[in-house]
Amino acid sequence: MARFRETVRTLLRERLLDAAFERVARHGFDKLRMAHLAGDVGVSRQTLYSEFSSKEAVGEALFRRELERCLVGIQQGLDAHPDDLRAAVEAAVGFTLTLAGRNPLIRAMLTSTGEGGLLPYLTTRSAAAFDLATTMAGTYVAETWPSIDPVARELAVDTAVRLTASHVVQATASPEESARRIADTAVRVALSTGHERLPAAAARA
Amino acid sequence: MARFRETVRTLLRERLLDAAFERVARHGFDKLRMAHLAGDVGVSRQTLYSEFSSKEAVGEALFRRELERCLVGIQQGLDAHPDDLRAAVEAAVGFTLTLAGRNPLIRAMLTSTGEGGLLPYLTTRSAAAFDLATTMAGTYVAETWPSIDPVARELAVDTAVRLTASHVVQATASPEESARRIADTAVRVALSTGHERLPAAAARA
DNA sequence: TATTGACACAACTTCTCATAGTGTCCAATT
DNA sequence: AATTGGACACTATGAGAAGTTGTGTCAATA
Repeated sequence: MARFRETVRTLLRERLLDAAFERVARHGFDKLRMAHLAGDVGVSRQTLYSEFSSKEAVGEALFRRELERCLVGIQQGLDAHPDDLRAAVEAAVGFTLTLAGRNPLIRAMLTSTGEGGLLPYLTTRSAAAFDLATTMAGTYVAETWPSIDPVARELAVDTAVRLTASHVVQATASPEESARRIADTAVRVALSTGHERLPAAAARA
Repeated sequence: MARFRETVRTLLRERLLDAAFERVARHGFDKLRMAHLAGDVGVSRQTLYSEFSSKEAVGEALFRRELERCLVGIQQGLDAHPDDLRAAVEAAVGFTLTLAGRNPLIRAMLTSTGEGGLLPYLTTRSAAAFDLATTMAGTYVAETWPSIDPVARELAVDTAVRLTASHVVQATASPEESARRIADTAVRVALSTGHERLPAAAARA
């Protein structure tokens, strides 16, 4: 029965983070009140403080959880098409873009703009998140499609991640269409040798 | 002699914009004072107002001029290597990244963050600038390397522009190294057919 | 025709004060 | 043993008033 307490604790954590997510998504991190958060879950303010040592700790945990969810979603998108690189990338990117369209936290992660003081320490973290996503995707692709040239693969992953972030900031089409284009681009990079023959240039005017 | 007045006018404009650039680059647009600006050039505040109808007009002209300069630099970068697509892209991107590293206006254009209220109406404009750069580069490449497949070309230009902006925001290497990578990526996309053979996937774990 | 000085008005500081929120401790409770 | 509610010091945060500074326009001037 030693596990029981632990289970209750993590359950409480989740419930608290759920409530925090709602409030932060709706009104922003700076409008979040510890008293309200405790009230949402039906627990005293001090119980909340025994779980999260400070408001900043709540923000940190929230950020971390959301990032993990995002990565899981990407992972699933890739997993859904183990035999089709293009479809896999398209699914992963599409998931991310759709998520970013609604989820203000993910949006903030990718854009790294403090956006109304959502999370002050976010700018630093977003670079790490960026890195993590790139590394994860890179590892996955390396394992699933080992025949792809390492240089091209690394370049393709970096390209896909950066283009995705770019489309979050400046969307020129729907998430689906953007995902299609990004997947197309990534595949072209991944399957290139880097030694393609350059066509002759046109005569100068 | 009808041209004389006009010449003086445009000269005054340039001098005013030079002074404005200095001040904006140093202290930001919101710290810019019309009185100081007039004083820098040694002209009365009203003469300044007869040239630029408002402070916003100064910002607009400043933005426009800087954008034109940037596009000219890119153009020259491309022109410098009429027979080598990779080198051309590398030069143009390298120029942009280096410029963005120092020039706060260009930086603001690409990142589209209001950054300390530099230019309030910039967010809207940056999308236009983005478009303009893409269109310009696209037209140039289409004329200089007509043998490149239109679909691949369009995708490559879009990729190069977006990646450049991405590297302005999140640089992972020096401008030169970033330019090299972006050029490599763009060339791979440009010279791909989109029908490359997919390698077999690895067996699932 | 450009400059100067004066002007109304708007925007931005700088206070002040009042309120509300954070983080901590402890006695009471279950 | 953990949770609670109350009480606490301290700090943000916001509203509001007063004073300052800057914008944009006008008429008088040289």
